[in-house]
Amino acid sequence: MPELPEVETVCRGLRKKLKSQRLEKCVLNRKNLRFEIPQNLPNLVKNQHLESITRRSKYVLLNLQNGQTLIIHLGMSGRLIFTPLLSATTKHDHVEFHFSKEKLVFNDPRRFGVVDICPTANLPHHKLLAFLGPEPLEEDFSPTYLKAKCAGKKAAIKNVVMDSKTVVGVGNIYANEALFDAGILPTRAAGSLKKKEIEKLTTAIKETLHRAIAAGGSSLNDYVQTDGSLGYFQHQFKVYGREKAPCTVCKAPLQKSVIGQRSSFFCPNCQV
DNA sequence: AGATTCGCCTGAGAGC
DNA sequence: TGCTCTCAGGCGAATC
Repeated sequence: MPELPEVETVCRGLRKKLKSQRLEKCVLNRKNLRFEIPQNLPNLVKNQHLESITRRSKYVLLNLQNGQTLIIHLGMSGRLIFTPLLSATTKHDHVEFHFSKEKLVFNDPRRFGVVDICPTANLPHHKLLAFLGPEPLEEDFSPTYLKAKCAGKKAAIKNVVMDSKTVVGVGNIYANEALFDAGILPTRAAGSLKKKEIEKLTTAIKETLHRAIAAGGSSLNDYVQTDGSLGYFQHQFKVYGREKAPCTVCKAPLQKSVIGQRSSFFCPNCQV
């Protein structure tokens, strides 16, 4: 399940491979994913050089020479994989981007992903990008900012941190891990967090994401890098998926509960 | 308006 | 073996 570190890893893989390459053509093998894929997309991208590859939240942005930007979201199970131009289409290969030496295939069994196109100048107004909060690894995601966002909120801090209007890119896995590192129970009302706790949480989110990016992301079920290799941050999980296993700090059995319909893992001893 | 729930999807794994 | 059931979850939309 791609979260920010996985998407960042994918972007880095794309940059390495696609530096100043030309997108020769795009093939749509189906007309919709989570949303409908614009039918004129292949025409808009044909024979365009890639100016740059950027990321906003979990969206991969391929900026083209002609002022258009391809928007790709991996959803739950999406993959972007390089394969030889002549290799056969496999199940769930929904969109193919053909370059001179190989093709980049968007494969997504659950089809929660997105492929869209938008004039680069209009990106800030795109419906999927317009209302996003700050990037977690940027300066504007600060304790001061998070404190203001949490003020007066009764919702669980875990839900607030996973809300893309608060901060983008923090999914279930990294929310669990960051809350553990910060020593805060996921169920705590956001507005009840003290200044010190907000500071710890802000730091924990940034550090967790940095460590995960350094490990190439986490490979659970679906995620792989663009060359098919696995991320390995999942071996560093302290709480996620470790129900009843001993806490890495105090050895107490970790607990699992459902918060906002998401599995949440925590240490009842270390987190308050 | 803030908080919560729903719905889109398929594959993996459990249980029978 | 093969069926059915449950679960996983990003995130916009709908509802409370």
